[in-house]
Amino acid sequence: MKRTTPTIRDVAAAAGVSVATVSKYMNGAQRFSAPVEARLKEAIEQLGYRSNPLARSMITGETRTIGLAILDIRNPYFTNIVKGANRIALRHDYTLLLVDTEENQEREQPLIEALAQRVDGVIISSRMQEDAMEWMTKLNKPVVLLGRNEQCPIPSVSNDSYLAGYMLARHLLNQGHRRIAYLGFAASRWDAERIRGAHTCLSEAGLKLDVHDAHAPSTLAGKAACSSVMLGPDRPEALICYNDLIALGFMKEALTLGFRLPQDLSVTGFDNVPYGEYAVPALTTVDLQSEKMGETAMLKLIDALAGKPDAGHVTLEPRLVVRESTARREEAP
Amino acid sequence: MKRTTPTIRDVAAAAGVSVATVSKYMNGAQRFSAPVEARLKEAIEQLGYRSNPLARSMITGETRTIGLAILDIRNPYFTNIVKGANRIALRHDYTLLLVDTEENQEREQPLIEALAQRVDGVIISSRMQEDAMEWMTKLNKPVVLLGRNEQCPIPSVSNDSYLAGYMLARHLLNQGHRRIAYLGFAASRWDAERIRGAHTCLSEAGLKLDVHDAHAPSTLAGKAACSSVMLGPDRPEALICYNDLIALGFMKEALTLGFRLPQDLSVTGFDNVPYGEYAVPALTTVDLQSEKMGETAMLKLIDALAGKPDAGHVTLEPRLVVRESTARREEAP
DNA sequence: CTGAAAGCGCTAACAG
DNA sequence: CTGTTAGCGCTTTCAG
Repeated sequence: MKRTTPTIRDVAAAAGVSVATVSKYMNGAQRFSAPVEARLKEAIEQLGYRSNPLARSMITGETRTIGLAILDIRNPYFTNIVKGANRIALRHDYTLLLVDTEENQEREQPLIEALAQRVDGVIISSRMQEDAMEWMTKLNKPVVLLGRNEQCPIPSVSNDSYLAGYMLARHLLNQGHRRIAYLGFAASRWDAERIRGAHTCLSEAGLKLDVHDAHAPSTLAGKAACSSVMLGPDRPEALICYNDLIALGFMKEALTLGFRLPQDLSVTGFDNVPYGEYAVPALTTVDLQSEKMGETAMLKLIDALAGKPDAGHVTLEPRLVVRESTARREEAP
Repeated sequence: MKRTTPTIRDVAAAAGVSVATVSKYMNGAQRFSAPVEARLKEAIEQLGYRSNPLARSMITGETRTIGLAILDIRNPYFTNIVKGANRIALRHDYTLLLVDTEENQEREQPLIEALAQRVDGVIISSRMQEDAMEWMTKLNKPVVLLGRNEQCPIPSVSNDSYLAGYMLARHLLNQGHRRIAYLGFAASRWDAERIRGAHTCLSEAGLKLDVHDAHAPSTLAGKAACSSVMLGPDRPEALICYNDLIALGFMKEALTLGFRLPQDLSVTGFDNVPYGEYAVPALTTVDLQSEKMGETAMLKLIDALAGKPDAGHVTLEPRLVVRESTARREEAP
């Protein structure tokens, strides 16, 4: 009994043909005479032969694997990206090599460089500064960046954070709110744009935006930031949070502190995570289409691998999702 | 200018040594004379040489990649498993090849078989029947199964679903509830055990368990199942849902239907997903330690790859997490 | 249509 | 310490 898995040579011997023939058969590269085909099929079946993808990759130079580097799989924003990317990948017979860098700045670059060596292309989500991403162009593999980079000419797909911020501010304004605050996450590459969008909108109405910072893009950070925002001076009537997780944590804590939502405070987030809908009050947010971002990024990469000309940057449209966490400002008693 | 990436031979030539020397240097396999080491370092730096992991893998037979097959990355239970597995993998210099089978029974086996060929070992989560999993033993790669299989001798890690179900029923009983129902997901391999646990507990108290079924392990399915459970005959005083997602969807809908929670109904789930805490009322659940399952599975696999003897099956302890969605039964008016 | 031969980039004995 | 020599399992010209 053979201990080792059968190789192409075993099949060739068993079928009485050359290895080249077996190779061509496995790849459906051409047609065969009936007897040869029959023997081939028989031998392969008999031996339980499966071609070794590694050996194949070494020659063809393609692994049919796409590297996907994200910051935290537990953040629904990234979860959706993975979902979308996986779906498209599967459909095109690619597999995902996933790396969750756990928001660890140091490990990010070496991890991705190693990743790039084992795949046909990479999709990267990063918190690096724009000017610190030049190394990505030296990966010698097609790269698609999640989030636009104005400085490097790396193909990318992003959502319009500026517009999203603007929309949220506009919505709050429409509801009659005047004292609007922003609870951000400064380490994010999108934080500034979201602020700019909201700020611009408020400026047009002659109002200012009061900016606070959470220290992580998480429910815990939102919870932690609540008291200083709500119990300090200038308590806002409405709050735009950097993302839904922060908003959810913040709301929970605000309720605990005795505030009524949305009567005492309207709250919004970004991302439209699946659970915002199940919070009470259900969270108003802006859908950044993260799943579609994953799909789009994967599609772009696959196109690039197929030699199609680069489509440059793709920007997805944000979509406001109004639920119960924002409400018309109550009249003064 | 070279178009092609430098190979070990280029380095050997540039440093005036043999390829074997370069290979040993790259793998830190031994010490070198100062001049050789200097030339090596210089040449590698100069050429920007990086060893090709594919070629290496083909010879050593190890890819330092672990395949992870899950059913739906969007389900927090699986998200946590990926998180845990990724953490341990990174720590041991392994990378995850992820496949989200999207609850697609047909694709599952072929997908995993293809996956197994490209990795050193696989961690599998499946909805297959126990007796339909024999093919996994023929993968010729170490396998760790998520969820125990009594029939096949596949190493596995799981949580004690029976005990978890029992705990929940006990908790509800303690709160004075008598009419307790279960809203399950029959396609799951754990559904029956959870029912058995709850059923056993209730039987001891001379009570019966009213079993309903949701059609997916999702919030939507929970929402959909709500009216038939709540507006039909024998409305329960307490409900144990197959998982937190179903519970969350159910609660939201119950609220919409005008029920008060937890006064009119106590609700529980399984998994302790991150958002149960932020729902109102916050969800009582049982923590199945999914992240630890991912870690443990990965650790087992790495041990197996290191040739350590198989530790067999590992069962993690469930932990009851009581929050506001369950409350003492109100006295009859 | 089929086969022989030449490697892909690297490692693994075994010599020196 | 360093080099020589075989390949790993497969694809790919290029003849027949």
